[in-house]
Amino acid sequence: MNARPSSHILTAPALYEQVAERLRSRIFAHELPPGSWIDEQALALEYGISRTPLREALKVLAAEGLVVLKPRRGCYVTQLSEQDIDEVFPVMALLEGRVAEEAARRATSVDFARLAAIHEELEGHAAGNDTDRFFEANQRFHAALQEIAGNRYLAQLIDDARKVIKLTRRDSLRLEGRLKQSLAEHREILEALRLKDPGLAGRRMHDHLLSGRAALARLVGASSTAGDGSSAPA
Amino acid sequence: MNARPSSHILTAPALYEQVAERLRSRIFAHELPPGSWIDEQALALEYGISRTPLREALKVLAAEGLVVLKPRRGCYVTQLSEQDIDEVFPVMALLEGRVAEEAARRATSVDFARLAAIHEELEGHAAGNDTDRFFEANQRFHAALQEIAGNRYLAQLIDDARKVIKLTRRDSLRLEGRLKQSLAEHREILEALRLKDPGLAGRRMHDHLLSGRAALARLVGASSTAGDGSSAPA
DNA sequence: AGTCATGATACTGCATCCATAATTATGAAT
DNA sequence: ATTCATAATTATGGATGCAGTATCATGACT
Repeated sequence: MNARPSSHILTAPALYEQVAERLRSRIFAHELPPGSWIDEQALALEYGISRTPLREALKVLAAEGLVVLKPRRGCYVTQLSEQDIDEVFPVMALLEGRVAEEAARRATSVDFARLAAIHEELEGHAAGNDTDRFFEANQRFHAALQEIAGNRYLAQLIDDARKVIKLTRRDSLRLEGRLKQSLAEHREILEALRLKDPGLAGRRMHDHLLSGRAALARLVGASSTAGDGSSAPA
Repeated sequence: MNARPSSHILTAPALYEQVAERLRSRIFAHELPPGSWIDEQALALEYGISRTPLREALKVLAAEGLVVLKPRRGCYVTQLSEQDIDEVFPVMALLEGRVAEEAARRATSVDFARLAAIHEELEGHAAGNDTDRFFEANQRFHAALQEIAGNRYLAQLIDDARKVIKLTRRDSLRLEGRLKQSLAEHREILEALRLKDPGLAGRRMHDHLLSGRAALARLVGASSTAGDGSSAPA
């Protein structure tokens, strides 16, 4: 069930995988903004490859929900509607909540020390208002939790959902005051883990995610609606 | 976010999609058993197409977790370990439970009538010991519930998980007595929906799925271990 | 006899080429 | 001037061809 080809040994990733990864980065960076058409031959020329592996990469991205393939028309970066986001986040909260719950059950003292260490980083980055590093440490915290929970399938679904969420323009952490609130929520989650209270940890993580969605809603509501420059497909 | 190219209009599905669908059928029918290598050019020859769309289809199936791509080696049908199954089912139960919960909140009387009608079919097929039709109606029941719940992303995750589960040799309904038990559980779920009790519906659906997993475990435990004829990859 | 090295074979991975369909531009008619 | 029809263009979808690598078989050496 390991989708990743490089399961255990170092084997040069296939070209289409490399291309897919580069495209993901450009999509997440909004260098390829939602709704923008993807010009196969232009990209193939830019990467110095043929269209074949590029097309294979696009199939993969389509399966991940990052792009939409229109037969005989082409391919554009997925545009998330508000409804889409309202559908993804509750599921994300459900899954992450379950991870926290399971992690609270299984975490050893070593695990907890590791989580506490990452949380310390979070405290530092939050104090320094370093959003980027906070974001990075935040991802490591969640990844560590997933590992402790020990369910690879669950972890994979969360990673997939996170990719979809990353399609949105900016994460909610940019919102004034959100960093501090996020940190406070993390602190409570850690506390629940320390208490080895699965139910509490699960609920707090669940609420943490929904809190992030609410912050994002404020962010979107504040700025204008979608409307990036690119030609939006039907 | 509609991964399906044919979003709303009738547009001939791309060849790679048709191929992917045919391969899925063959995989689910265990005509291509787990662990068996997939010979690209042999299949391309059989389908009367070139290897290009076939390879694209395999990329899609790999993203779905149905096959594993080994760079420079080839591609084989995913083999689920017992651990894999033990990871997927709890997640499936979580997701389906959520669907039932949400459906209990939103179901109108029309919706309920529809569910009750499908359940009547289930009763009939169970009485007639018609496992295949029971299975089919069962899927429609769950699909209807997903529609009522109204979260497409959640529904998609469940569909994906179901695909993975279908990799296993036989579904648990084949087990003696399981049909009747499954029906009884369905009856209780329907009852919870009728009572419009989201929590109860969610819990009962959740337990229903785990009960299915337990039945499957008995099935696997009874027969021998994996060991299908094909050459098993490392 | 067993093991390792070497060569043959077969299949994957990528590039190139061609056909087809969609889009756009152009021109004519109202 | 606007709109519709037609033709040219462009890009996608699929097929074919070729290079590189992994596997398997054969043979030599210990």
